[in-house]
Amino acid sequence: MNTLFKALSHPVRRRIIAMLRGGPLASGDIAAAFDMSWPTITGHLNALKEAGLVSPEREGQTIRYRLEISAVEEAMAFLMDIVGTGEATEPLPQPSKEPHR
Amino acid sequence: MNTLFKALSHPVRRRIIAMLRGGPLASGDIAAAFDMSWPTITGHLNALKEAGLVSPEREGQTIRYRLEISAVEEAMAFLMDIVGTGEATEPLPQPSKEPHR
DNA sequence: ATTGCATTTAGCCGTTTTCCTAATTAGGAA
DNA sequence: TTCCTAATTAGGAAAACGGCTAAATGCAAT
Repeated sequence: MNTLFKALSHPVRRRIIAMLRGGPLASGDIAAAFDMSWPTITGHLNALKEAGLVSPEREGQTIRYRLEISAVEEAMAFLMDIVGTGEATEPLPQPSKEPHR
Repeated sequence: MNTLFKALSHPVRRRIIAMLRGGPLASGDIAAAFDMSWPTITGHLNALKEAGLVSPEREGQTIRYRLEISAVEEAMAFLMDIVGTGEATEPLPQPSKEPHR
């Protein structure tokens, strides 16, 4: 949870996540979309991987990164829990976790 | 958006948010719930205020902080957009890319 | 005005983040 | 093997973060 929200707290990493919604992308393709050095992007990809938000897949000489929706859902569950009890003055109800497909 | 996710990225700040679900609390009551100095908690409250997640209300000599649900919803909207379970609030790249294998 | 309480601000310090360039690993082709 | 491309790792500088103590501020009552 800690690394998850930390990973989401950087604009470049959020933009990478948005890029990956359409499917896995190679590290180089991601780096090319930004005005920063490739090693810097590698660092951001490592942060996302650490958070479980992406997973790398080697494919010959390229490495493609895939978005892991379940990690996004995990962050969303935390926020939904807060919103769901936002007006209540009682102890929070149990987080009714949505079973993901 | 930037400060929002950054505010959510610290465990103490998330715990403060959780505390405020039951209603506004005084700065001192919040500080008393943690094993850290009061000024440190003030710093976290400032980060949350900067992110729009809480708003302070002076009441005599005490200052109570209220959770701002709308900011939580804003963060949730971003995540929902990614998982595809919600309507997009901004034009984001469509998942039209064919995965190559 | 002075005291007392609640809270924030100021200043300091060690750690972490975020970027860079240079060097290195890994795989495929000649 | 050697060469080229893809990507990461290593090392370092500047800035931001997170904690502390001490000092200042705001408000209410004496």
